[in-house]
Amino acid sequence: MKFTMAEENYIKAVYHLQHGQDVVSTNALSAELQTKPASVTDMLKKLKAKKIISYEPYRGVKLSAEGRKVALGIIRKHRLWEFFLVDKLQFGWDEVHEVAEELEHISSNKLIDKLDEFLGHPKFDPHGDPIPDSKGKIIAQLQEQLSTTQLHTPVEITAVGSQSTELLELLKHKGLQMGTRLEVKKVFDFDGSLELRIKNQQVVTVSRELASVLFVKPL
Amino acid sequence: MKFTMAEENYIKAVYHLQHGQDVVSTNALSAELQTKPASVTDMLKKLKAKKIISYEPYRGVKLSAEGRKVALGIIRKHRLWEFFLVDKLQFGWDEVHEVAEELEHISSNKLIDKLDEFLGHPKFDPHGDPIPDSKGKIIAQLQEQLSTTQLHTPVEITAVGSQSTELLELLKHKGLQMGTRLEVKKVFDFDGSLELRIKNQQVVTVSRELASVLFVKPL
DNA sequence: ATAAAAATTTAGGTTTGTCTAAAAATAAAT
DNA sequence: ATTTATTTTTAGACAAACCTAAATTTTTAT
Repeated sequence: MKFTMAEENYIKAVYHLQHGQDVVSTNALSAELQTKPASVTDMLKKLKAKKIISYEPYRGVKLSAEGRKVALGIIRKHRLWEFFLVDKLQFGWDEVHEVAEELEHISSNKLIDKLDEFLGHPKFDPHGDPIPDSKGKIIAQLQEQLSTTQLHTPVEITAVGSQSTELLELLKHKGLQMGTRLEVKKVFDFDGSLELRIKNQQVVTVSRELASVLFVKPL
Repeated sequence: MKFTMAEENYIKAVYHLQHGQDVVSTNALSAELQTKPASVTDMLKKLKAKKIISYEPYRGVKLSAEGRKVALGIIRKHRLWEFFLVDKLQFGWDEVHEVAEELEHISSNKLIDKLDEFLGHPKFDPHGDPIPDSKGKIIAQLQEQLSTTQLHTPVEITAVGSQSTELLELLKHKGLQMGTRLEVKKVFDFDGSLELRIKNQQVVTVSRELASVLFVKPL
């Protein structure tokens, strides 16, 4: 089935707001999408007719299984494009969101699969959010970004946010890899860079960008 | 000034149809855009109000200086994206047009300038059409139509006159593409068809219609 | 030069996605 | 348990971009 840009934005918003919550309210959607509640009601009727959501008047809304699939497809596109913008076009990770909001509506599936391959099948976007695969499978975020871990707490690297050669080169140079044990010694507020102590030995400094694509679990 | 997708498509269509012609007719736009003439008239009024075109009822339409600048901006985006798709994502040159039709409407100028740089400031798209620079400057096409080249003179295909899937399918079938070297062996007066020898090997026959949309440069 | 044909515009509708204002349903508070 | 407040829906409008049918203008052909 095909969807308009407006429909896609509603579907995505329901997905995001549903996180944790059981159902999503009209007002929440209205706030998220910057439209009036009355407009939301109209669209919910349309999406219900398309079986993308389950919705009863006054009772809130949920995505159907189909709706979840659609949402994950849009999120996949959004995050792959964000990765592209940061990794290939040298955008700052704080300036990619708006552009990706537009790019996520480009319809070609072939495009997105080829982009995915070109980028090296990245698993996480520049903000550390997991990128759904082409079947809509998404890694549950029980991992913690290195950039948000407590100081002086031993952790182990469990995932890296992409397979790009540039990232791998940098990791190799810093002596970091899957399973490396380390702890954060200090965070510099100026640029978000971190000082790490690896296995109680070497001390290395990593940038905010690098820290955000390193996922760790406590030991 | 900002433009809707529909407006951008009209502006681009006027630009393309104006090639050679002095003014563009409502019917020509209607055919190009697959809309009814009445719809074209509506949009022309809107674009006139925005000073993008000059237009008098029944007298046809021209782009204003401003309109030309907008058109070249859209064409720049279109062709850069086509280049990206072929050069980076390994699309076939015959399958990029539709996707680029969508991508050309992404609004960020920063995006397009960074993309341009990432691609190495390409001067021609995969079909051989010149890519306008960020100031709207475009290399003039001093190419010759295949149908008017001298017999037995080696030439190279540098551009094709349209991106229709029908044309691209035919070219693929005949073994012709960008950069193919060939020479015209014979012209048949009866139907204007040409016999070509490709790279001193295969001999293929092409119709007058096909020969008129293939552009070549002497070797 | 006038009639026929073709091109273009006008007039009046439709759909999509939005809005405002008013009504109805639900939730909260006394 | 009512009243009050909040949330949500309904009703009626509007702009964008399209449509059909009819009217008008321009072009072509007799």
